[in-house]
Amino acid sequence: MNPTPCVRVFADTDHIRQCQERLAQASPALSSLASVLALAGNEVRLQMLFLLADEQLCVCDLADVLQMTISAVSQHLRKLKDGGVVNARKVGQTVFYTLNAEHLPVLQPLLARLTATEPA
Amino acid sequence: MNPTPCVRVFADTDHIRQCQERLAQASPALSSLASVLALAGNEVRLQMLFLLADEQLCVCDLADVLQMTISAVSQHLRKLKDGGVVNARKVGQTVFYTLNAEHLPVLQPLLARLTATEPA
DNA sequence: ACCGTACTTTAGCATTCGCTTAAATACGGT
DNA sequence: ACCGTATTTAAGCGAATGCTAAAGTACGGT
Repeated sequence: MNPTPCVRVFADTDHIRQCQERLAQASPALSSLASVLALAGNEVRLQMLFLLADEQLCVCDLADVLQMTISAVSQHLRKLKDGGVVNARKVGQTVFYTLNAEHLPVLQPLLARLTATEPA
Repeated sequence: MNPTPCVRVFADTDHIRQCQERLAQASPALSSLASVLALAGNEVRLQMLFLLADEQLCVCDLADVLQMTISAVSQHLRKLKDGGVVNARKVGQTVFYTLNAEHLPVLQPLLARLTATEPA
């Protein structure tokens, strides 16, 4: 159960506690950020987000562009929607997906790097 | 094999090709970004990066702070190192990890959000 | 009411992940 | 040379991931 405490001589207990403190404070934001990054950390989904940053697209469009099964695309979009990263807007029988404003502050700068003129 | 082409009436072939073009152009940067985000998209690893942004730490320190097995911590650090996200510097028998400059432009703004005074 | 299209959902399966445990490696002190 | 500490690595395992295939739902046109 105990994670084998580290037994080094100069384990600075205060320092450890201070780090834990900082973690605890950042905790809610951190786990929210982690889940967004986990979603964006999949190449297919990142491609989707990259495309959606430019214009809204329907499932069919994405399937065509990404050369993937409609089902596979739909399942990715579901994850993105569940994670609050994209919005779905239904028009007739087609569903248009757009980026959700909520996490744009995180995504925008990341996606911007993909259109940069210089590869840095 | 074929991903069941979408048969909708107004499939704008030119539009599809244009999207694919944009993807192809962003491709190298995109897959590099995706792999970094995949690494940072794990809560434990994001915590590590958050801590390392502030100061270099050894495996033992991280294990203490995160209350995890040394082995588990070491395996996460290996992934981060393989992904070029952190550097390892050996001093005696202890190994200090630091953030690698290469991907700082991506990580810095993300980590900065975790210390922001206002939760947005 | 029926059919076709756009999409979602389910089940199944191979692969990957993240952990534990245990053995291996590296280095310092005696 | 030997021991102890810091870390890595390997093997194994349950859980999560991402796909396919097939069935289900929603909406529009006739």
